[in-house]
Formats: sequence, C-alpha cells, structure tokens
Amino acid sequence: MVTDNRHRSTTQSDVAKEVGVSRTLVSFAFRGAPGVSDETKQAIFDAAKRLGYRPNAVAADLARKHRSAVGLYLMDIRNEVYADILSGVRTALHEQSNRLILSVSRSTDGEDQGALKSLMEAHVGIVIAATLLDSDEQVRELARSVPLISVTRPVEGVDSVYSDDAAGARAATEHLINLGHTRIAHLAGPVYDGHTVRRQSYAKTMRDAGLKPLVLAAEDFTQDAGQRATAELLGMADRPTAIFAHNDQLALGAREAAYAQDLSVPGELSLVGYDNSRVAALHGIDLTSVDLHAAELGLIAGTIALDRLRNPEAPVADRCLTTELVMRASTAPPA
Amino acid sequence: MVTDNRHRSTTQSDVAKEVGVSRTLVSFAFRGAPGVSDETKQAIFDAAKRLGYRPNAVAADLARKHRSAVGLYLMDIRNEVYADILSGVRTALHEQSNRLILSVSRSTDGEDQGALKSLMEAHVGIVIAATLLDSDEQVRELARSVPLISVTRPVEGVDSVYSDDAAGARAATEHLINLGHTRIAHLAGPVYDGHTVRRQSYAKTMRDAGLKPLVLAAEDFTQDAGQRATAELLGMADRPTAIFAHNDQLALGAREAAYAQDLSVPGELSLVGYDNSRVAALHGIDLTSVDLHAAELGLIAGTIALDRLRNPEAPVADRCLTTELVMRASTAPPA
DNA sequence: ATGAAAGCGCTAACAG
DNA sequence: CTGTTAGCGCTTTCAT
Repeated sequence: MVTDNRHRSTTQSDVAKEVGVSRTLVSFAFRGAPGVSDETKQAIFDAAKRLGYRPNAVAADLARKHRSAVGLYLMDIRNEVYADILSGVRTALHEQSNRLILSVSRSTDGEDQGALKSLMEAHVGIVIAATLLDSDEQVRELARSVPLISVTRPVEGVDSVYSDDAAGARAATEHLINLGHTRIAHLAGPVYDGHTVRRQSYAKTMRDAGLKPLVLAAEDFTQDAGQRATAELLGMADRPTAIFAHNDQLALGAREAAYAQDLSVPGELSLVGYDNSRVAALHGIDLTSVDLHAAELGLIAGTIALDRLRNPEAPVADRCLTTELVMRASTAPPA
Repeated sequence: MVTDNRHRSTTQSDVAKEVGVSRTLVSFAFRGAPGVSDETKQAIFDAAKRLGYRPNAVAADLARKHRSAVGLYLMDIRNEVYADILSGVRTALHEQSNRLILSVSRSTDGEDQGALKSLMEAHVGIVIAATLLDSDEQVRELARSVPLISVTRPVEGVDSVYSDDAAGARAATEHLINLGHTRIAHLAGPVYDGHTVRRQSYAKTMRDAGLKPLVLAAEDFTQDAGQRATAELLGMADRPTAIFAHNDQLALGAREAAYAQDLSVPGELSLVGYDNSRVAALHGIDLTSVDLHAAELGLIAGTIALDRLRNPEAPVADRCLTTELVMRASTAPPA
C-alpha cells in the first residue's frame, strides 16, 4: 500500500470547490469564526478530511500581517539546561496559541550563525536565544532586525534573562577553598566575548584568597572536550587537587579523565560542575554543582517574549536570578 | 541604549525604495541570481544593512510554490537518542540548503498532537517523526496530508527507518538468562499501539526459555517514572534479580530505586538499558545497554527525506538497522 | 540590466 | 450567513 504523496498539497480553495462555497467560508470555519452555519461547517470539515487538507499556518500568519510565532534557539541540545529552558518557555507560552519554532546549533562548533539566522528568517515575531556566543555588539546588531531575548547572558540594550554567574562561580570556588584546597583549576570552554563571567569570578575569588588561578580552556562545552583538556591537566607536575568546571558536561569529562588515570573523586580530585543537571544527582556520580534555575529562566523569557510581542516599545527587560550551590559527594578536603 | 524594535519589519520593498530600484532587483541580488550589475548589488546590500533587512524565508518558500523545508519532530528532548537522530538528519541535509525546523513534544505526556500538528502546518515539505506514539492507522492518516518519515518505528505504507528492536530486546533478555537469572522483569513505558516490539520480544524470549515474563509499565519514558515503577517492583515478595528496561532513562530510574533500597547493582540487581546513551558509559554507571545506532537512523531518514522531496512517487522506503548489545558492569550472575 | 504584473495560501474588511 | 476584493513578502515569467 503506497501512501499518496501528492506534489501540490490541498488548499482552502480545493475544499471550497469540493463543497461549493467560497474560500472565505472555509477560512472562517477552520478558525472557528462566527458566521458559518452548522451545516456548512460540517460539510467543510467533511470535505477537508476527505481531501487530507491541512491549514497552512505560515501563510495565515503572513496574511494576518503580523508575526505571532516565537522562535527558540538552543545552543546545545545535549545539555539538559536547554531542555529545562525549553520547558519553561513552553509553560509561559501555554494556551497563548503562539506557535513555537525551535532551532538548535551543533554543539561542536561555536557558530550560531546557521541555526540562528534561519530562525530569524522564519517569520517569527521574536526570538529567544539561549545561549548566544557572539559579542554584545553582534547580539545588538542581530536584535536590530528581529526582537531578541538573550537568555543565560546579559546584553546591554537587549532583553536579557540570566542568572548571577559571578555569585555562582564565587560560591563554587569558595566552597573548594574552604575545604582546604589551594591548587584549584577552572575548566572553561573556549573564550567568547561576554562569556567570561564564571571564569573571571573564579579568578578574582582565587586572587582574593591569595591563590593563583589556573584556567584551562576546553575546545568546546562537551564532555569529550572536558575529558581531553583534563587529561592534560592531570599530567602536570603539580596537578590541582580540585577542579571547578564551567558546566556539568565538562565536569563529567574531567571525572572520566580522573578515573582513567586511577584518581578517585573526591579522594584525589574534587570536582564542582555547573547547571545541576539530572545526571549530577545520580547515585555514584553525586556531582556538586551550581544550579542556575534554567526552567525559571525559560519561563521568564517566555513571559517577556509575550510582553514584547504585545508592546514593542516597552523598556528593555533585565532579569537576573540567583544561583545555588548544591553540595554532593564529589567534593572533599584535599588528601 | 534601547534597541529599536519596530513593529513592522523591513521588506524588500523598503530596500528597493531606499535604493531607488524595483523589488525584483533586490530579490535577485539576495539570491545571487545573475543579471544585477555589481554597483546595484552593492547599493542594495548597503541599504539592506542600514535598514536591518532580513529576508523572509517563509514568504519566499510560499512564493516559490513548493515546500522545501523539512520538519523534524522529536518525542523527548531529554533522551540523547533524539539528539543523535537530529545530528544524523542534519548531516544528511548539510549543504542542501534545506531549512530544518524542529519541534519537540513534552516528554511527560504521550500526546504528540500539539507539537506534531504545528509542524505539519508550518509549510514543510516533509516531516521526519521520531518517535510517533500513535497507532499505525493514525500515522498513515497523518501522512496523507504531509509526507512523513517514521523513524524508530516501522509503519506499513509509510517511509520508515528503524532498528531491529525484536533482536535487540532478545539479545538483552538472553544475556540476562545466560547469566543465570530466572526472575527477569521488563520495565516498559506506557502501552501504545505499534510500540510493543521490545516488550513482546522480551516476553517471547522468556517463554522460549521456560521462564515467566513480568512486565511493568511506567507512566512515561522518564527516569522518574522508571524509579517510581521500580520502587514498587522491588517491594515484591519474590523480587526479580534482573531488570531489562525499555530505555536508558527508565534503567537509570530503576538504578536509583535499587540504591534507595540499599540494593547494589549488579550485586543484587542486574540492569540492562536500551539506547546506549552517553551516560550509560560513565564510570560508576557502566550500564549494559542496547545500541540502536540513532545517528545512522537520522542520517538515513534525512537522505530519504531528500529523495522523497525530489520524487514524491518513489516507492515507500523501509530500512531496518541492526542493534548491538553493549555489555558493561551493570549485569552479573545472580547472587 | 531592469521593471511590471501575476500569483503562492491565506486573512480581513466590506458588501450583499 | 455568504461572497468579493485587496493585500502579506516574496518569486517568477515576460517585457522593455
């Protein structure tokens, strides 16, 4: 049995013709607009079903002369943070009948451009972007053509929802310092403008405590990159006794690298991640991590999106959430 | 500094007016079509930049009278399998200039309808759906209005790419049987038509070995559901010594439930998952799991999509990949 | 090399 | 209740 994949899809006209009414009636019927007799409506739905008709939301939005869809850009689909943000956004948009269109970048490279650009050209009224790696200036430039909400990171002059990373990184670093560690490394991702808050807060906290910062930059934000970078680090003469990683994935990579060299966690290496993803809580992983309230970030971003859609002239939003250090068994005093 | 979020976005007409040429030229310039003098082209790009113009890909596709975008539906963004499928699809579409639009369902409930429907109404030429929970009949019905590729699961009469779940489930079950287990439970998700292959293969394998199948259905496919369901199971008088879970998330939930009752894995409970996700390979998790080659599933689906777009009349595709049992430390002989 | 005009699938006044 | 008409932002003949 072969499904019939017609080349041209059925339109309102086809349905109208089939029933013997005008396109307008079909349009009204499908939008539940008042002013269509029940019989006509029924006849229309029947014919539509028979013909396999699907409304074309995109054409509708075009005709409506305004962009109602919201676009959501996610930097890394493998990082649970972004799933949480998505779920928050969706909650905010719930029942608002706004279409949500998604786009995710390839986690392996830092070029947002492809995925983000295609989203901005998809006739969306606003795009919620989590996380942009471009410079502040570039983000502002992007926001010039389509309203943009930067989530996870503040950008002056652009609606932003983020968490207090300086505080989060400080808490993580201080936790390690208080435990008695002195050689504490920071496992960062690649350097991007506007993406150095955690790193700098770590460095400042170290210096304030009279300790020497040691920053290691992984090639990207994935577990594999974290593992590779850490493997090097652990080969050093005076290897650190603790690592604070930019995110849980990197931390998990560091953990693998440690075990690969028969170093136990936290016995010989203490580990702190960032994101507090579900895997961090798994028995046997028990990764100490900083929670940045991703779902709430998404929820707020969704709310702002709705506001912005309604009122383009509203003042720029800037919402900063707190972070929370969740202590687990991956950190302990140095041996 | 407040970014200027104009209500009406700039169009080709605006650019044309600014430069003092016709819309046609702007259109040509942006598509790199021949027949526009270099000076004109430059003037157009300058004006576009100045005005913050963004092409509207959706309107373009509409005008082009054919649907070039491919829609990708993912059942669960928290399950790595779907990230792998996405990455495979993207590889296939690479350089094909086909827009990819994504839609993911809420992992918590089984209603594909919202996310899938909106995808089908987004003017896409084809939708790749991973995973549909609807009945075969419903899927065929859906495929009537927009060409559909079912991935992860075969549907007669509809392009399908999937792996040999019967073999995968059999291998998993036999592995446990060969280890000497006799009380082996299967931790399944909720029952959906066309989604019972693993379960049935498990049951058949058990019966063939003279053992009694015990199927437990979790409320959904998440770790939490797996944990709740397993907690009950482990409370039973004659509790099983091994569990084969429908996917890694459920298996991870089972693992948590076991540790919560101070049962060690694999000492007192052997565990087999399905998907071979990255977390399964983590040191200390070491979950034995069935690999279904998700990235390749996506790659093939993407290729089929391209073919189907080119040739709507091509015969229905049906591709079945092998599965592979990856043995790790979560399985051992019963105590 | 450039422009005018028709039309994609749909909505939205405005008439009957 | 129902139909006509004029677009939305863009592409695409077909002229000039």
